[in-house]
Parts: sequence; structure tokens; C-alpha cells
Amino acid sequence: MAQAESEMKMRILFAAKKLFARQGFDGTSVRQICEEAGANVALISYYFGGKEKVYRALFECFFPGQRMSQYEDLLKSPVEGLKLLISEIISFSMNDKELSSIIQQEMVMVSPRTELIVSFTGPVWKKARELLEQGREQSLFHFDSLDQALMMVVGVTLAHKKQNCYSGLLTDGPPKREETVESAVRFVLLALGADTAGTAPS
Amino acid sequence: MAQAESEMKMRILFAAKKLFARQGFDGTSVRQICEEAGANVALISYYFGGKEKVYRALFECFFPGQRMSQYEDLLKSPVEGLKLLISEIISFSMNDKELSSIIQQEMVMVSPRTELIVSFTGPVWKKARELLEQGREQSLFHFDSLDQALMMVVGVTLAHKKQNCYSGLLTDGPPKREETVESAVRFVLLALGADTAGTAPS
DNA sequence: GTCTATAACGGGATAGAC
DNA sequence: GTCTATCCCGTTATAGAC
Repeated sequence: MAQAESEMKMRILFAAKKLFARQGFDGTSVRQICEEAGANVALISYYFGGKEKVYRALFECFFPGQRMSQYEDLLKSPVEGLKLLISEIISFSMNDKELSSIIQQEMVMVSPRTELIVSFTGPVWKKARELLEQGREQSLFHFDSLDQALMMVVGVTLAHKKQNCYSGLLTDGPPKREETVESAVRFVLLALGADTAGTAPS
Repeated sequence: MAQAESEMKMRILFAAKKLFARQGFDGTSVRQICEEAGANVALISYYFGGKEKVYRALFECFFPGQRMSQYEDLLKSPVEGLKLLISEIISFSMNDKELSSIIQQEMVMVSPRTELIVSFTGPVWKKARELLEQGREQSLFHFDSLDQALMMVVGVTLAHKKQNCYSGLLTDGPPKREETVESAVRFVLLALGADTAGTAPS
């Protein structure tokens, strides 16, 4: 069932991911999805049971959930843990630009899908919050409000998603993954007052 | 014409702003807008000429465009200019949460409305970029990539928009405007290595 | 200026044939 | 498993009455 999961089903999922990312959930019709996938309209009902269910399936299929548990040791150090978290989130986000766009769309709306998004992404940011808190207790980080600090970290980590929109303002080409990760990590650590000798730019 | 601009027209605009912000452009029907406004469906065509035109009118009516020209003097100093810019953008964004949500929605999609968004918001970020560049030339700011630095500033400035979504992770109540501005400004200046004595948190 | 009524279309979903 | 044909609903837009 997990193996020969009907290639057609996957084709539909890939098509839906692509179209939802560009046009949003409401801006995409099941007919469009099926055309893109080379599938018949009826297959959406047959395989998933409706458009909303396709959306859910997207997350169950493509959202990397178990990755964090591999790094339990690193996540005990506030500085290293936060570095790792930012790096992993940006990597995921640049590897699967479509899914991350879908996530960001719902983050600014009030929709029946918001809850789903939060259930998948919330745990990751919860971990980030814990690391910030521990780092402050250990005097590794310096900030006033934990809430505010967390939101800043979220903002920096997801900042690169706006590059498509404002590409007209940028002079370098599309940035490499490593460059984006490094910039974000350094920006956050500097802002948090973490001592990270040797990482300051010239 | 600019004075007694038919109150009904304004009621429709306010209703549209509210609904577009929560449900997105495609997720909102003109019927819904008119019901919310207490107007008849036909008035959308009569006043604006269609749903898309209502969207445009929203920006022409509510987007604050001329504010920047008032501060020409302050905008000559990289540090003070950047502070002002961040402060103004966050203030606008918290005053009119709806319009700023509408803007952010389109920033992650590819839609016929993207161009409109960029034409209104682009100039502001262009100014931010210039300030960053000048600040680096004057050794006030320290960063490697101008592109990356700009995106980080954008990310921090707009970070507070995600508070609705992740309110479950936050312990303080909804943050005050001043607190948000101060956190963002300090975060950015620290990350850019700007010397701002006395602003470091305890 | 505001309304009703209707046109013209596209949406999601599925029954039933194959 | 896959398709066609159809249902039924909601959509935008507007003509024409008031």
C-alpha cells in the first residue's frame, strides 16, 4: 500500500502541490489539478475523497516530521540547537519551495486549513522557543521578551520566501542554500548577542 | 467627488478589506462582500466595475504612499532612516492589519495582483536597501550580502504578522505597537552590528 | 442610486458504464 | 482503476425596472 501507491495518486499530489503553491487553495480547481496531472476529474474523489482531503494528504506525504528526533543530542545545546533548527527549516523550505509556500499562505489567513498547518509546523517553533528560553537562562542569549524573540527568529528564518516577490530589488542571482542558511544563522545569533567569535563579516 | 464619495462605496471597501484579509481574494465572493456591507450585489459593478477593481481600489484608498516624502531629512541617515522605516512599516501594519494581511498573502503567490502589490510596496523596500548600502559604505552596518541583509530586514519587520497563527505558542498577550517596533529595531541594529549604546537588553 | 431577475459560466462531487 | 455524463450549487456580471 505504501509501495505501489498508484502512481496516479502521486501525480495528482504533485500537481496539487504545484498549483496550490502558485494560486492558493481557493484559486485552484480540481479540474486544473487533474489536467496538470493528466488524470480524470473523478479520480480526486476516488483516491482522496475531495479537494480538502488532497490538501491534507499533501502534508501527510511531503511534510518532514520525523527529522527532528534524529538530532536529540544537538538540540540540547541552545546555540547549536538553534543553528540546526534554522538550518533545517531553511533547507526544507528551499528544497520544497511549493509546500513551504502553501504553508505561508495559510499563515496569514483565517481558513479551515489553519489548524492543520499549525499542527504540523507548531512543534518545530515550540522547540525553537525552548532553545531561546534555555539560552537566556544560561546567559548565552540576551533579549527582553521571549515572545518577541521567537517571532523575530521565525521572521528571519522564513524571510527568504519573499525573494520571489521582490526579486526586482535584488542584484545577485537566486541565492544558494548555504548562503541563505549562513546569513540567517549569523543574523539571528548577532541579534541575540550570542558570542560567536570568528563569524562576524568583514 | 473625493468628499461625498458615496458612503456606500466606502462601506463596500471596508467590507472587502475585512474579507479579503481573512479569506483571500479567491476565497471571498462579491455576494459575501455586499452582504457584509449591507449593499446590493449589483453595486460592485456600478461603483467599481468588478471584483478585481475593488481590490485595486483598496490600495488606492488605504495604502499610505506619501508618508515617506515627509521624512526626507531623516532618511539621509542610515541608522535613523532605517529605524524610521521599520517603525513606520510596523505601525502601518498594525494599524491596518487587514490591508497588511492582504499584501502578505499575495507576496507568496503568483497572481494577477502581484504586480499591483509590488508597485505599492516596492519603493519602500528600495529605500531600505539604499539605507543599508549607505550604512555599509559608512561602516555603520556590517554584513556580507546586501541582498541577504535586505531580506533579513524585511523578514524581521513583517515577523509580527505571524503572531495570529502561532498565538498558541506565545505567553504574553497581544503585543503593543511600541514594544513590537522596539524589538524589531533593536534586533535589526544588533544583527547589523550598528553601534547603539544603551539599547542592549539587560 | 438602488434594486430584482437572469444570463452565462465554472465549481465540486459522484453515479454508473466500462 | 478509469472514464463519461450529469447534477446541483455558487460564482460574476449586467440588463432593465423603479
